[in-house]
Amino acid sequence: MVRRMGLDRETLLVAAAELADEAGLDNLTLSALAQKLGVRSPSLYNHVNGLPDLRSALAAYCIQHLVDLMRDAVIGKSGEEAILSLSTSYLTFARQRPGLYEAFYKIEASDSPETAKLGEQLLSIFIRVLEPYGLGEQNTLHTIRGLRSLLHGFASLEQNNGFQMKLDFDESLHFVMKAFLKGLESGA
Amino acid sequence: MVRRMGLDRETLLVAAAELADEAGLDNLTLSALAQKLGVRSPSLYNHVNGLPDLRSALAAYCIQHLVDLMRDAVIGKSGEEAILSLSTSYLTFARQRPGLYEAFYKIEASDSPETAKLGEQLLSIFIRVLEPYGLGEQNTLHTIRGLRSLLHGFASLEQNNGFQMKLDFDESLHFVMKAFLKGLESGA
DNA sequence: TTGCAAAAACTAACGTCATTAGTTATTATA
DNA sequence: TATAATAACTAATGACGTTAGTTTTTGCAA
Repeated sequence: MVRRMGLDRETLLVAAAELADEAGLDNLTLSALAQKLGVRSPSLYNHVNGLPDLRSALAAYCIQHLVDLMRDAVIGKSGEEAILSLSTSYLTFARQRPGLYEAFYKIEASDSPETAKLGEQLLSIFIRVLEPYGLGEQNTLHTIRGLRSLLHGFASLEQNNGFQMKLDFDESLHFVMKAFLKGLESGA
Repeated sequence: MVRRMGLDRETLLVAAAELADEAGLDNLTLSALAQKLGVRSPSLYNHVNGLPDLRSALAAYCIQHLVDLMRDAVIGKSGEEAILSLSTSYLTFARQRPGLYEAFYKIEASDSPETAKLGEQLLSIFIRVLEPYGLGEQNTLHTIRGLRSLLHGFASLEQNNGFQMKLDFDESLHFVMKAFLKGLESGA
């Protein structure tokens, strides 16, 4: 007697994200996922094309969350205030969903066009939030790389115990962001 | 007739680092390493305590390189010049030894005291190079977190194809570093 | 309502990997 | 030269991803 478990791609992804958050992306295995869902692991192949596909899907799932979150973070704000809000949102997300976030930044070059589209949406949020600084096209792009590096570096080091000193993370982030933004204002 | 392969921990690490650089840290397997060394994989256990130990040793090996490299980068320089030199060295290293660098930032909290000692050496380089800025203790530490985040974020995004636009990496790094340092100068 | 095709679960099997236990051959030392 | 330590080995186990082939359920059309 074999029961039908009504699985679909979405519930699979949600469960996978939970597992990744709990145990780290490296420990997200198809076995563990199948067990969590009350199913044998080959059954997962009905919804997902193996582990690489699952991780790629998780990355897209994560970007989707991030885009929504950051659009939300800058509503009704502009300039420095918007960027600071966006930054804390980013880091809060990375802390709350560490496994999901891990999937996000390990995107392969070969990833889906869907992911690319979401990436552009993310990019455009940065571009628009930087408009008040009047940096020009090139420097805006340099700046965006800087912001992304800063945010991702912070998240990554925080997750991997890279910061060993006892010093509040949020204070550090705030200090660093303020310095960077001040540097931008005082002209390149 | 079984030949004795004069292996030791050092040659093991060197070969492992090469493999990691070629194929990524995730694809550094004991099988592959054994094959590269002309040995069966259980033999590796005479020199290394399993895969976790190997990766941890690689991390230490990497920090060692980084400390040497960065000491070298700041010789005869100070202030902004020193920091910029240090930054480009850091990124050049991350590009040239991607697998090794990967091992470095995935250090576990449970890693060896040797690693911790090297980490402190790295920290002290940053502290001394920031002295001219007169930031005070707290802000110096915040700043170091910022620098490390920036550098690591840059390296990580570069490695993981996070930067998709066609724009020179080094120019971006230079622009961003200058902005951050200018922000520091103009007082927190 | 019945019959059939698609979908979603399953079992069985294979290859790869890390790891452990136990064995043999080589080296170094007493 | 004998013996102890060392470094290689073989054999075996268990976890995992993946494929192939099978069964069962479901939805839809006749």
